[in-house]
Amino acid sequence: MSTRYGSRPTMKDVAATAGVGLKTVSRVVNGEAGVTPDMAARVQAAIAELGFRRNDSARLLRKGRTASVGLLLEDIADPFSGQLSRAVEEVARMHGSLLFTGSSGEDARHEQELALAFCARRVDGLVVVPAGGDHRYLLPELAAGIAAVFVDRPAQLIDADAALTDNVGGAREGVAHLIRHGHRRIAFLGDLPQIHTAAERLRGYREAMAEAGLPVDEAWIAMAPTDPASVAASVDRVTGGAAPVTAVLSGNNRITLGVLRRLPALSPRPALVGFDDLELADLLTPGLTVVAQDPAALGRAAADLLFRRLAGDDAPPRRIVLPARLIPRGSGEAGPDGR
Amino acid sequence: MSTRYGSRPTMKDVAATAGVGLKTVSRVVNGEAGVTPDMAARVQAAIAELGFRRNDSARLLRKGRTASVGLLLEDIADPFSGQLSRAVEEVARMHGSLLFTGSSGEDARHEQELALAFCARRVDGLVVVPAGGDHRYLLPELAAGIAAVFVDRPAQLIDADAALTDNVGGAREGVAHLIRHGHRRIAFLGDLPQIHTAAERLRGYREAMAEAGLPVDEAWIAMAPTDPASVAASVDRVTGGAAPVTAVLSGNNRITLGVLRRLPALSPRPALVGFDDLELADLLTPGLTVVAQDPAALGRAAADLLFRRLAGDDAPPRRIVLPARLIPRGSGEAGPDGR
DNA sequence: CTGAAAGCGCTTACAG
DNA sequence: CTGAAAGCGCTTACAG
Repeated sequence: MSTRYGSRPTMKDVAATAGVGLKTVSRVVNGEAGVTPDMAARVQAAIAELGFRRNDSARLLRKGRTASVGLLLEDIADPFSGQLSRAVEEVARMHGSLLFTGSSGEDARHEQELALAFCARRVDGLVVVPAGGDHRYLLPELAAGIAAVFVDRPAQLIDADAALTDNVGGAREGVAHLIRHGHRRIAFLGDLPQIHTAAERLRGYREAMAEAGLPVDEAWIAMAPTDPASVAASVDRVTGGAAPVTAVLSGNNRITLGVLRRLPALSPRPALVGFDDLELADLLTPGLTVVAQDPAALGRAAADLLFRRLAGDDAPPRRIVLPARLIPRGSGEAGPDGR
Repeated sequence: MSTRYGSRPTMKDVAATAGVGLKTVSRVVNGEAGVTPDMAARVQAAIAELGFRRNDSARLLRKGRTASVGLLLEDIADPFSGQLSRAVEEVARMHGSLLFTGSSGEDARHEQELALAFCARRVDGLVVVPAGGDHRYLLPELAAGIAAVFVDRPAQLIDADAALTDNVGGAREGVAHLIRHGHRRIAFLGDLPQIHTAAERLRGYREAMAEAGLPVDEAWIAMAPTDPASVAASVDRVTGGAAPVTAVLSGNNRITLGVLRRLPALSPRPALVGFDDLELADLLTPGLTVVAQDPAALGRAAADLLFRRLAGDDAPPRRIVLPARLIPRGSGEAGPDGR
């Protein structure tokens, strides 16, 4: 039988069964022209009889490309990553590539291990949401021809393609929105400052305050881990003390969740604008006002650029910046008196 | 230089540079014993000079395994899939495997294309959230030694490993909960009936009603697509008409979203229990009562079983069933009078 | 139209 | 301890 457990028929087996040469089998399997109908039929019969399926790994080794792309995320379980992944996957599929995925867990060493493991498999390219602060480890791989596009955050210490959201502009718009609704004392709760997006959004916050001529009390700024307990502590700090804020810009979706869970304990309730949209944001009471990114558009832009590189585009590294969009839903339209 | 664009040094190059045999390079690269320190140093120097990185694709072709697993999801952008993926990824990492991922989009042909593409790459195993209704196409692959574990839904027409949630029990519990709170006319809004989980949850609904001696009006049951418009129409149908329901069990997270968006238009507002938990469920007003699955536990169970198979476990196909858990938060505790 | 030989980059099996 | 030869399953380049 052709079904010996753990072993598979090869083209050689098919050739022997059909009584033809190896190259003829290859021609039939790959649909190349120049095989007589009779020969082709004999090969097809042998393929069916043996249950042959071409080994694409062997094929691609010989061809010198792998028709695969490595996608390195912070955490595939995060909705942001999920939407981005799906978009990358669609583009990869259109180009006949499969996708390796992995989560760095915001750990630089882990990112490097995964990225180099993908490179060792000789992926054609990488799409990377970087966690680390030094990407020089990729230089030999890039020099050897592996394309890489960074997404959501730029690469550090190397010059590379990137698809980013306008984080500064988005944060500015969120803060300006709160100022327009009468707020003067506004907090920014961000992720750790070494995270590029967190630093950029803080910058947008400062710019918007400065533009409106408003002073910033450094006690209104908390750059901290995003676990619920840490966020709750930050919320308590900025809404307590001598100059309590009347409004909060939260720096990403996880921080927004922490703030939302802490809000019921507060009176008065500060106005809130969250960076990143959330699935149920419109169903909360009040609805959650957000500065929304478009993770799918980010993924598409990054993947499109990657495949353009793989097709031979060798222009200097490009930086694609997508806009963030303010979506008012209620929580960001309350005035400083709490209504 | 070693950085000619698009070409990489091989072990042969390293051997030539170091002035040693190919096998000695292989020994050093793989940390095998029996190389003199002097030889090892010369090889290391050549590796560093050339920027050599072993080609794992070539290595694995020779070794007869690929140290990779294919994960086939319905949609990686769905939070359920994301959590499941992360769990599978962690288990794969512990076993030194990389992960190919792909989304079938609930399309049987697409599922088959992706699964067979993974098999053509000779993945060691597959974890599959099946979309199709006939998995016999995988029989030759299974016979050839590719392991497969189905997750969330069982395989159809073949006998295979599976890790499932107790959908019947979960739905029964959700309906029994509503009955305990005084409801007699209860709707079930499910996904298309050919989807295994949808059919199972409907069965649980019927069992719970029968157990309580309550008649079921077939007009209370809607098995339909999960887009918002379709769900809104179903909601209107079961809450209107001659015998309007006072409570709803929604069959999955997407349907729950549709119901939640339609509820504000209804008076009185029916009680609601949703199958699948949602990120912000506790922050809604009222809180959303759910029958929660544990997608990470499903992924872990499936991946653990897969790697046990890859380690040689050839016991008959196993079916792992994980419990669903009722989490009361308010929406499912309102009585039939709407309070 | 057909196929034998060489090679993709490694590891295995085997001599020295 | 060291390495030349054969082979993993294909494709490429080249004769017939």
